[in-house]
Amino acid sequence: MEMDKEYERKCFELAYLIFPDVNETVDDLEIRYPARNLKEGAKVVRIGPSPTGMMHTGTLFQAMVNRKLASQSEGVFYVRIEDTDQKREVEGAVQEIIDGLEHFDLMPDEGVIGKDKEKGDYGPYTQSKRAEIYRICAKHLIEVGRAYPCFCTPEMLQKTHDQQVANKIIPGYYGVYAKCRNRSIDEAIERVKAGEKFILRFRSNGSHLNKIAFVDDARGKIEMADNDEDIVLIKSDGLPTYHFAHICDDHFMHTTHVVRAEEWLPSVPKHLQLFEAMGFEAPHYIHTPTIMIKDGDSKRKLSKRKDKVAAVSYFISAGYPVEGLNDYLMTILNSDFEMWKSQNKDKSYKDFTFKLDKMSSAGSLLDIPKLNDLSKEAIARMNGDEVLKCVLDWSKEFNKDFYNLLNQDLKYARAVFGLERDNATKIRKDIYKWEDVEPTFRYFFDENYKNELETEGYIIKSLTEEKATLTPEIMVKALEAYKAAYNEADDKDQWFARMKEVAEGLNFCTNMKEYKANPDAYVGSIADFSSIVRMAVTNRKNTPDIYSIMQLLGKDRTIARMEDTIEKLK
RNA sequence: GGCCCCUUGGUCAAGCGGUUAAGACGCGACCCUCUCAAGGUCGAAUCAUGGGUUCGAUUCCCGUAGGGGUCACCA
Repeated sequence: MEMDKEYERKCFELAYLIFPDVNETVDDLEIRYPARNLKEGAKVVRIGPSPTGMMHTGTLFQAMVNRKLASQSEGVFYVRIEDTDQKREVEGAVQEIIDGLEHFDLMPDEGVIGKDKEKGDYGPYTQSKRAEIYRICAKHLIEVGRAYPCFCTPEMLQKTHDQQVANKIIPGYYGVYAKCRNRSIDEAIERVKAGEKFILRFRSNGSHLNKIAFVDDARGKIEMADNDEDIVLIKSDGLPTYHFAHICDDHFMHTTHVVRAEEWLPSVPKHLQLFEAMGFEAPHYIHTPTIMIKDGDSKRKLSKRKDKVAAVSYFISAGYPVEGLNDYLMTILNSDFEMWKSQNKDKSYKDFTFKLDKMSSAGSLLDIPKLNDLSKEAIARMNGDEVLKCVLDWSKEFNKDFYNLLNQDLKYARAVFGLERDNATKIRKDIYKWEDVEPTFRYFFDENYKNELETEGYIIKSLTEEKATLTPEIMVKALEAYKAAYNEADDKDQWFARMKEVAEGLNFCTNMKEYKANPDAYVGSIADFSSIVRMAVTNRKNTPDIYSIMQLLGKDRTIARMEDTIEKLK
């Protein structure tokens, strides 16, 4: 008993020796960060990205889960920047993350909301600015005998590790291999006093032989061997490791549900021990599946280096519509979302109730064709105004020339994007990302169109190869005859009747069934005739309805394009 | 290698002891049609494997295999 008292006193001495300038206590922190005043069942969640490079697609995925959980429960979603590895920090990374969240409409309620910008009462929300908090907690752990200074050098650690591996012993700093754990507290005090360098380690009380069980809210009960490693709490740079920061931050920020990637699953026993040692209640855990990519015939985790789709910036610069990408994230998060969506076509993913127990726990492949399809549908739901706005927003950043071109005549641009969209019975679904807009609508913009003709040539010349009867002479005749007959005032039916009339005069068959039955009797079909006109006016094989295009282009330009093509065919 | 997670068509997946094993993307065919996109109809394609339990296993249990993750003073 007397010894215990003495040991306790020495722990306090050691704690004071290591943190002489730490005056506050854990209790002080409890007062500074009181429980949140939220309604029953409200979830407090967070993402903790590290500013070590470009924003990862997985972060967006996590953000979606967080955003949904918080919004659905009237809780709080916040962003905490986990920058305790200062060596790997990359300039501008924080801003990119916030911009990415903002772009995809997944902004947090609290936390870091920009470079050096924070919001909320539980900050600071950047770990490097929370050093004092970790020191207070670390000091507490030394006082209660659950942390100790470790004087081992990286070289010594490496040597021990190698020996363990060579002898087929489970590697790690634990039990008898935890040299500094087994030093007397007197020795520790002496060496600290002597100014030796050290780091702080946790004194684990677990045994590898014991199984512990915990519940993952998405996966259910999970059993694992308990942790027996004396993990590092505070590194030599004075900052905490992820593990320790997680305990301190999520406690004082009152996180109720920790949503993180499944790669953290194996460290849950460590975290549970740490929470217990600190006397804190552990949060709920939800480990999300990893987004994978197909590589040959196996699949693997998205790689920052190899996969352009690993970066959120890819989806932004390609111009995937926000709603399309979010719908995609939602479908891989909750499999019943698609079914719900098909029954609630005009509702947003925001109206969908996300359920943790419906979340699949197997890593799913990033399926670009599926993303494309959902994006196509998302764009199809927009009207011309919305499309114009999105195209302007995108091109302003990624295609400045096109942006300027559009701005020369916004009314015209608006009409172009309204084509087969506004008041249409069948909405055109041929674009799924904004970067495709300029190439597919290029023929509406003279400057770009001329440039295309010069660099890529006249596609109509290839028509003869496809159908020998469609000689340049025939095409010239067709265009000349049609040019003469063209009347801009025609409505659509009149327009097509006139097309047929001209075509018939040149021995094109205007009845497709009849033509198919007897193709040799004609020069071509009305489809061929239409192709000639289409190619002359747009330099495209496939376009929306040519009548509408001609109307938008106007008579002068339509005729001029036909004349230009005639010249080139001669 | 230890430990953990995962396993239904090419992909995402429904299923939760008895089903003709949904649906979506993609693919193919046909229809519609001035082309394309869209739309419509149809089609090909799945329970990793071996043992149990059971009257009956895709479903429950055990093993095996495969895939993934993790074993840092990185997160």
